[in-house]
Amino acid sequence: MKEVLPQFNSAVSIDCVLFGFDGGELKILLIERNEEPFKDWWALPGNLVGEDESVDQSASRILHELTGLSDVYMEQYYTFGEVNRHPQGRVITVAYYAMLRLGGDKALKPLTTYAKKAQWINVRELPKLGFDHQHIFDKGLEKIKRRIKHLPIAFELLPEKFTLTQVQNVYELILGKKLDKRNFRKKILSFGVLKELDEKQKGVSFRAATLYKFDKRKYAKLFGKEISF
Amino acid sequence: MKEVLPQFNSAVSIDCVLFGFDGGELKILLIERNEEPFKDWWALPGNLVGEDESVDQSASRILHELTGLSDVYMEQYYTFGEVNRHPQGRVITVAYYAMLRLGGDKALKPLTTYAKKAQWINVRELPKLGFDHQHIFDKGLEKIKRRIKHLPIAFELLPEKFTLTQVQNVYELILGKKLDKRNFRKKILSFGVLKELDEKQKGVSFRAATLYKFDKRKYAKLFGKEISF
DNA sequence: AATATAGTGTGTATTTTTTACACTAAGTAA
DNA sequence: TTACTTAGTGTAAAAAATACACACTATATT
Repeated sequence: MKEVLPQFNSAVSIDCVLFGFDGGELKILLIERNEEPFKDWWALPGNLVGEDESVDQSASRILHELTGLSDVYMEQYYTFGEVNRHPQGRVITVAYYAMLRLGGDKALKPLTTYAKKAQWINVRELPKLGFDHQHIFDKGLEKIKRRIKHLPIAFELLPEKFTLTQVQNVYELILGKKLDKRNFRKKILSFGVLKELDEKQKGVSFRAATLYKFDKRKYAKLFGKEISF
Repeated sequence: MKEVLPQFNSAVSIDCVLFGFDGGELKILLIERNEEPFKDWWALPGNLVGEDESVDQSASRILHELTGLSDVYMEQYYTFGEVNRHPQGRVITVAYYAMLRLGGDKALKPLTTYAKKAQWINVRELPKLGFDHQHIFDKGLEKIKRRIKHLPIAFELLPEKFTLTQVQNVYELILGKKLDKRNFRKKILSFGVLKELDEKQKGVSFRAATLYKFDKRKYAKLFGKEISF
């Protein structure tokens, strides 16, 4: 192999923008680095791609190591390959985003050694990030702004049962603008992929909203047909 | 550098889907390989990323080596990182597409040594391709189907002066379906980025169509606003 | 000179989608 | 009981998308 592929080899890494929705805020998971370069800086979770794993597998592994979660929908969105983007050598990085259900049970388990800690941070209040991670994040946010108009990724951020107001909230946070309540409901229900439950929100000190769930079956039937917000 | 980035390194390559429009057909540039693996097979043009070039630069270089063209709009669209996609070792490849003006003056100059020849081939009649290049092509075509609805990439395929019928032709070939002539013209003119010339098509044995050109200035003013077909 | 041919160029009516907009209902807390 | 807070609903107007057919014009042919 080395004889036939003699040229320069590069390290290849994965960086992940992990989105979560919590208490009305859109957040991403950041780690505080424990190693040089950018020791003590905040950065996107990431790692080098291993010899025996595909880049997709590598992304899943990183997510799993960090959160204990598997089977999360991740999408690759861009590869950053500037020569000097890593101060210690040539590292080309493939960026993924994922949408995670936060809340309660799924505690984070930052097992990686390069991280002192991992923390969910509001995307509107991000600290200064190491490497070119601000840029990688910006592109990731742009990507999901487009994606959310065609794919039901918003529901991945929400608990299994959710209210329409919560859905609208997610859309507003990602798109960065207010939407009209009546028009939003009309539209999102018109796709026929939400199932109204006989259940109401609990523990609120005002009128409880009806809960809905995402109907994967109905969505599967739509497949190919594009949803459009 | 090697001490701090000790892990497995991979070869990183670029593969390009170069689209061209010619005689009413949508084509891509393929090369016939001169080297193992897949010697004598058709494949997408591509090469390894060099130590001192970014992935974008590498893509431009490959395009330049193959066609002699510079300053062509290229967009990265996906990175293919399966472990065994290259029979001789681990090669992660970053795919780009480009839209090229064919016709006349710009002869191809296949300078690369790995190619016996390079040829424009109708996308509906592609030969069997080496590696996972069929898959890479499929994704590329999908990408431009989406892109053509929002970005004026269709004009990149056409000569400087073109008729509306030619534009419609490009759209129909890329989208893979017939469009209504009157509605198409209404819509494409409504963006205000085409400039009608005082000139007609020549050398046709029927009524000559009016020529138009793409108005970059007007398009620049639209920037941010999304065009939508 | 007349005619056949082949693509150009144009308008309107209908349907669908998008937008704008404000009040009543229901539940909780004081 | 009242005040508060969010849930939930409809309609009219505007804009965009669709469906659809024929006369025009330049050339080539006889």
